[in-house]
Amino acid sequence: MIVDFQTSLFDEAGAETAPVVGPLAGSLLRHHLDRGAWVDARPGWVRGADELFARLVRDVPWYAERRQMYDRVVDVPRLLRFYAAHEELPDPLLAQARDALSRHYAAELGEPFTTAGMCYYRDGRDSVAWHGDTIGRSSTDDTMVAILSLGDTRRLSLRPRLGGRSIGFDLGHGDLLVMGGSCQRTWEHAVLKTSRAVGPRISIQYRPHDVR
DNA sequence: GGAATCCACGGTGG
DNA sequence: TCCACCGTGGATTC
Repeated sequence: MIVDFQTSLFDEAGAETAPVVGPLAGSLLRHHLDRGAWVDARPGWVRGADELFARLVRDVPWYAERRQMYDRVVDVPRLLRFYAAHEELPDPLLAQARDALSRHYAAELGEPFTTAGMCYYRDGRDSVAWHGDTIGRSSTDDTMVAILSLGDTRRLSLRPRLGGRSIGFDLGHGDLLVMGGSCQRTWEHAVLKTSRAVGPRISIQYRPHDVR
């Protein structure tokens, strides 16, 4: 089997601590949901990312948004940072991961991943409500979102838009999850609040378009 | 009985 | 003009 293993960012002397993306071909587990949606899971795709995670927490210029919700203004329950196609990502590994994903999904996606949206979930009170990432309201085009998860494990829940049982993927340190097919149109996803004690987690969402 | 799920609320922006 | 979007908290269900 030919794998698209990427070269380490470090030389052999630093190999133990260098973050590294593993192969994709042959290691992705595809879950076929109904209505033409699918999810690829690749636990442990990135290894050796402890220091990278700490650096992202510290150095990314996180943005705390506030939103008017009915009769009050609330904090968006997570920190954000959006990298447009032309912006340099805060670590070479994140660009390496994006490019590896673009190559692997080139045939299905038809275009490369270009943007990276990052979310920082500080603890179990941070969350994102049910939503789908549709491109334009009237569009029937399907898109793809690749999520790289770093830090503490959080559950990504998915449920059919028209109702039905939800399913969950526990995303841990270095795990990759890709949503494709009709997933953004016919399903929605969320990271729900939890009363469990959970530490910080960063998710990096790669998309082919400037959708936040 | 604790946790998961449901639901109503309305200003905003595409 | 129109309508999907989204976070909270209380109610309801599991």
